[in-house]
Amino acid sequence: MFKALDDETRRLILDELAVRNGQTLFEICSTLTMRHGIGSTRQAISQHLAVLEDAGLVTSERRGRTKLHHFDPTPLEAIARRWPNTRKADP
Amino acid sequence: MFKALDDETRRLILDELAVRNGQTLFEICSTLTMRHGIGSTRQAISQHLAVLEDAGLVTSERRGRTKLHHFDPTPLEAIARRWPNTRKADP
DNA sequence: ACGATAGGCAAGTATTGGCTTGCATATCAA
DNA sequence: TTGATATGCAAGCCAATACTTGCCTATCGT
Repeated sequence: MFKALDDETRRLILDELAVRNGQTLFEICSTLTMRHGIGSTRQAISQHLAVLEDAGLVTSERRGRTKLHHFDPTPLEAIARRWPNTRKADP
Repeated sequence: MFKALDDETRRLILDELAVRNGQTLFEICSTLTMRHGIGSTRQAISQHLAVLEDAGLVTSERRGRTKLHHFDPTPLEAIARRWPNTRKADP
């Protein structure tokens, strides 16, 4: 999962899905090109989505010939759970 | 910062510093070897610590010929801030 | 001063990962 | 069915990076 987050393009994909869930691959490509200057090809984005799906950060459902992608922030909770704030504890 | 988290050894270093702050480089090397099976050299761990420091996740202070390392979870808050839980929002 | 301890710097290697290219599959509309 | 749309698969290329090796600097104890 940490690997999935270690890429600005993938983080932007999560941003866009957080704004509008259920986007298709082509929609994501368009949005990334429009709102950010991402000029990646469809295949590149597809591979990014595969990484995000493997990490459990994105779920997908086929709808005919399209595939709708949804952002699932659940795995992010593991981060806060692993390193709870200990700032007040030590000098 | 996400790059810094994308490495199990570095994550283990944060774990150990969260347990006991202010460890030196050699202490961290020992702990990683003892508690986890990490057989990395001192230089490898040193480079990991440099990455963690660049990410702001670790601070350090020189104490004579030793260098004490402290875990700072503050940058992690950016994750929760960037993707607040939207699960309840959409189908 | 001298040896020992704690750490830093830098170059080389080898693996990983992001991206492209080319072709294949599946669904819809006419 | 046929063409167009939407996506999947796989091999190859290139840059980033984790790790090692070897040497150097600084601090402490005696």
